[in-house]
Amino acid sequence: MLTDDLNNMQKEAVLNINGPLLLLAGAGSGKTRVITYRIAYMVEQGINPFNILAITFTNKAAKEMKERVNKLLDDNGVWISTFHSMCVKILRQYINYIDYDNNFIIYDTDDSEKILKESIKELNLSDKMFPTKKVMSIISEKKDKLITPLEFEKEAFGDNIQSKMAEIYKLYQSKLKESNALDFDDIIFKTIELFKKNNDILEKYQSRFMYIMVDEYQDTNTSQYVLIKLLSQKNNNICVVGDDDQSIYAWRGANIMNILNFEKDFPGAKVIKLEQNYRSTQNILDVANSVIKNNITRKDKSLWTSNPVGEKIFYSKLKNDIEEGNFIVKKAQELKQKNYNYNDIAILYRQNSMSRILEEQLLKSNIPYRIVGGVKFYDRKEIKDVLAYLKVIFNPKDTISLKRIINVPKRGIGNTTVEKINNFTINNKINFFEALNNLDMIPDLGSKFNDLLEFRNLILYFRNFSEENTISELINEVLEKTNYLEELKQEYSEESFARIENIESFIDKAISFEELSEDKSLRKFLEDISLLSDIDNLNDTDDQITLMTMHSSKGLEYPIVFLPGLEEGIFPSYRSIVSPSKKELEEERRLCYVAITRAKEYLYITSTNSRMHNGKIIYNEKSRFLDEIPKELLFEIYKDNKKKLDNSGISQYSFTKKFNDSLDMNLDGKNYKDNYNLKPPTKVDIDFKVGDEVRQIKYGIGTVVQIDNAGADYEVTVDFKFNGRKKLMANLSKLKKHN
DNA sequence: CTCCTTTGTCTTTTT
DNA sequence: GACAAAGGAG
Repeated sequence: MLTDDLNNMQKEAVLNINGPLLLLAGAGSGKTRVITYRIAYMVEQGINPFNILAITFTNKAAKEMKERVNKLLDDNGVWISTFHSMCVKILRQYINYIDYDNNFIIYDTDDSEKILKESIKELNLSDKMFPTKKVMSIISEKKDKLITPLEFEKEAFGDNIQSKMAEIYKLYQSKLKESNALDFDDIIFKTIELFKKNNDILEKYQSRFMYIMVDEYQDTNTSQYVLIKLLSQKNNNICVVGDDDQSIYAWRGANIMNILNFEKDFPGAKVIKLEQNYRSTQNILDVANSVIKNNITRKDKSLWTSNPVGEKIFYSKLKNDIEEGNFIVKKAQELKQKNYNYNDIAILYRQNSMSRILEEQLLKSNIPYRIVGGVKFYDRKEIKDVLAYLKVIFNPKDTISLKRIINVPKRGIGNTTVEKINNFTINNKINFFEALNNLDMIPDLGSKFNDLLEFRNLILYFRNFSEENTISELINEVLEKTNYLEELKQEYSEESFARIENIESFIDKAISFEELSEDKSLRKFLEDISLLSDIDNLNDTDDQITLMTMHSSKGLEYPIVFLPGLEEGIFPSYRSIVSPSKKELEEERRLCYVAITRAKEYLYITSTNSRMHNGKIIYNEKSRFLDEIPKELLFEIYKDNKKKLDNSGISQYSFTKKFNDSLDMNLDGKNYKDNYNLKPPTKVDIDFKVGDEVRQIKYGIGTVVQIDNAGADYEVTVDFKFNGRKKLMANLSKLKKHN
């Protein structure tokens, strides 16, 4: 029997397939299992898999769910995808019904911000009064609420600033359309518009999707809610799965009311709570519960487990962020000795910038690690450049990408020339590429005429080339004909080598796309990339420690979890503390709950006395979340295992804080010892001498001229091949011997 | 037009 | 501290 390995509540959730159902699934309560079993049960009941839709939030989650469903049902046609890829699929087929071109491209945040900036400039508005990011979030908010530029205009009537805002929105939207592009919000917005204006298309999908399931419902925004409501109207078999305690994307428009009001929105809804946790030890769960119960806005529930009590939660207060990194490294090594793999370990931090120091410590100790997020692969300059070429080749209307590459690599077409063409396009209401096709009509181009003509012909050549060749061949051709790769090679710096490597792995990705994808078109390739997130690429085959933000960790689990930086101002963040509304702090607390519940067996929490933050040293008190954890669940670890700081409020720590930090400058380490048993900074090792060749990340390769003592470090004078003579600190600037 | 210096910004980011 | 954008000199 299919339901044999389910508990009673899970069973009920699986068997209730008709009518609206709200499944409140706590962390680690086996919700993915319930969803997949539920799908299998439907099919068992004779429902055609073709009539089932399951929506997830990440491609990774979709992929995993597909795999698990495939294990239960072979050869099924269940539609499992993210909101965005589902909508893109629909729009590719029907967007011409609302007067768009079916070959649209998708603009990422970066592209969108650029055309927004242009719009603000074009309307002669000051970017002080209308900062791009701020305006962007307002437009995004409007789109989420399904408000068109015209509606916004009406709504804003009489209010000067709002009217201007509406004007910007209008221009931004028309620029998107001219570029034949959709931004992320449009993907949902336009699908709804399509459905509302074309009832027959809506009905087609309503009839197809007789059974709908939505995962991570607490993170849906208003437009996604409307979409779901539209699609489920006819058959009313809608099941949403979520956990209000894990709602951590309100700042991005996620509407927690979607889940809190589900029973009102879908009358007759049944509610099932999954409260048994199969993931974590009792202690970890107790800690999570003790924190989250301080939130006021939440549905009442309490997770329990029949798992063993487990170890206490380890807590350690360290002197600074470097010591914190050291501590984690040491514990990780200990755990590795105890037959754990590095794979079992995750370090979850509040903000990406915290990864740097951790990385340095791991690197120093030769512990393998991988970082999720941070500077994303597809956000790297060189990748964006190559991608911009591909985008223009596919869609010459893509003016943003066109402007990006028109002078990359440098071909003497600077801002002045671009502005001239720009004015021409505005005056003649044509797009940028059309202007390039009519160069002889543009005044004052002078000697740039030929450069522009050459550039246009290059793009046309690539367009032809792309019709006969594969994507990887096209990329190679672009790199070759533009001299892009050659220039990087000439630069001969560590940085340029890294860029070349990235480009090579981009080509690898293109090749594997050619091998794996059914649809091998450039269009599909570009689409896949724009809908991809970092977490989707997370592979866990190598034995490495995983580093990521707490946000990215949602939905994942690790036997061992480290949570560094549990400090006021870091976590909870400074902004959430000073915010007059309690909402932000509650979201931070939910984030804390998410982070804690990632751990299965061991949880290590650390805070520090001081850390480097935005370029200066800051001093933080330990996080209020730590105070919310009952003392008996915590096991405090001290550096020397002898001196115990007393646990009552004022620690010896804050007392000696000022004194010790003033010693930071003192290279004589003895003074630390009493309280922290820290080692004095040891003299750094250098493996080169005068006359050797060395490498430096920014300046490249050079010859050592002179080495001077400078405290724990050395001041090294280097003659760089391409950058002349520089004086550098060996350790600080990461000088390395070049072989 | 390009290169170099100064100035400003810096939560989180499933798509 | 790291990076991008803006401003200024050649």
